[in-house]
Amino acid sequence: MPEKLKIPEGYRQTKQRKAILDVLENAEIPITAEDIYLKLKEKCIDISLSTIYRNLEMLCKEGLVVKSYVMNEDKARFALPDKKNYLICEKCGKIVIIDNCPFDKFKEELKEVHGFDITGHSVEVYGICPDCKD
Amino acid sequence: MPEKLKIPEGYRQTKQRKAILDVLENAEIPITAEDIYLKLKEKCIDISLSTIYRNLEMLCKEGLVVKSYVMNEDKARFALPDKKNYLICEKCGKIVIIDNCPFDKFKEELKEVHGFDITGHSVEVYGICPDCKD
DNA sequence: TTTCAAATGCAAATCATTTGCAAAATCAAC
DNA sequence: GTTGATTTTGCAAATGATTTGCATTTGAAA
Repeated sequence: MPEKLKIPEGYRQTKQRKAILDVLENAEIPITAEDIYLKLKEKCIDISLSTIYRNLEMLCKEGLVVKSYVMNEDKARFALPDKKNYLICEKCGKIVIIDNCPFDKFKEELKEVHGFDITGHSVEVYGICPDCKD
Repeated sequence: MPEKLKIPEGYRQTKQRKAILDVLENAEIPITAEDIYLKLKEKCIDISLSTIYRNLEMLCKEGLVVKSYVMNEDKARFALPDKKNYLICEKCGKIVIIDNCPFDKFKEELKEVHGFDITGHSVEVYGICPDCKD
């Protein structure tokens, strides 16, 4: 049950904004700004790339979206925070989300060792996926 | 005891290459291509940025170096693999390496759940460092 | 030392992302 | 609903990190 995301307090309710958030909600994995652009174009929603970037920046700042970079890719990907931990196949590039990231258990340990108050994390794991093993 | 890194088999022994590797070996944390450029300039070693990028690409491909991106920074950082897991302070940007990354323990679990042969991982943890808590 | 592929430096090209600015859209107040 | 102040958008131009073409230099094998 994906609880519909709300546009944060203080920002206007524009159709572009809602459309971007909608694409992110329906994305299985972290996607690029251009992915969003194309996905919206498919739905005949015309929007400029700069609007997408501006909204993504805002959403990241507000904590609704997480930005990440994938090995050997030179563009940023964006996802809702629950999809920030993932496996990537080194051969085909397939991305699989890690649910229940075991790393969560180590926040306390890190806090004790380094004195940081942990606010978030992201984990990227590389490997060879089942389909590419042959 | 930092075991001096060797330039991989099949590549020539150039002074630029050695200098880049040397800077990476002595870096405490992941650094940018420009950091390397400046660090070498200090030592009066003149080298072009494109040479640095070309060598970093090669070193990454050969697995001697790991590339990563830090939140809110638009340039890549490079480090030896033992410095790939780190804490970042959201306020001051300080980076602290995580030694003995607890994530290693979960490779087996991930393999079983997702069927991937895990070859590597990188962990980025955000938080507030002790100095910034006040 | 000769030889030739690999590596470098420079300048120009790329390409994702950002920015300036005028026009359009949102929303609270009338 | 209309108005007006403000935010947001779209477009085109700017930015800045990274890449690339090419002529020159260098490493190392013979």
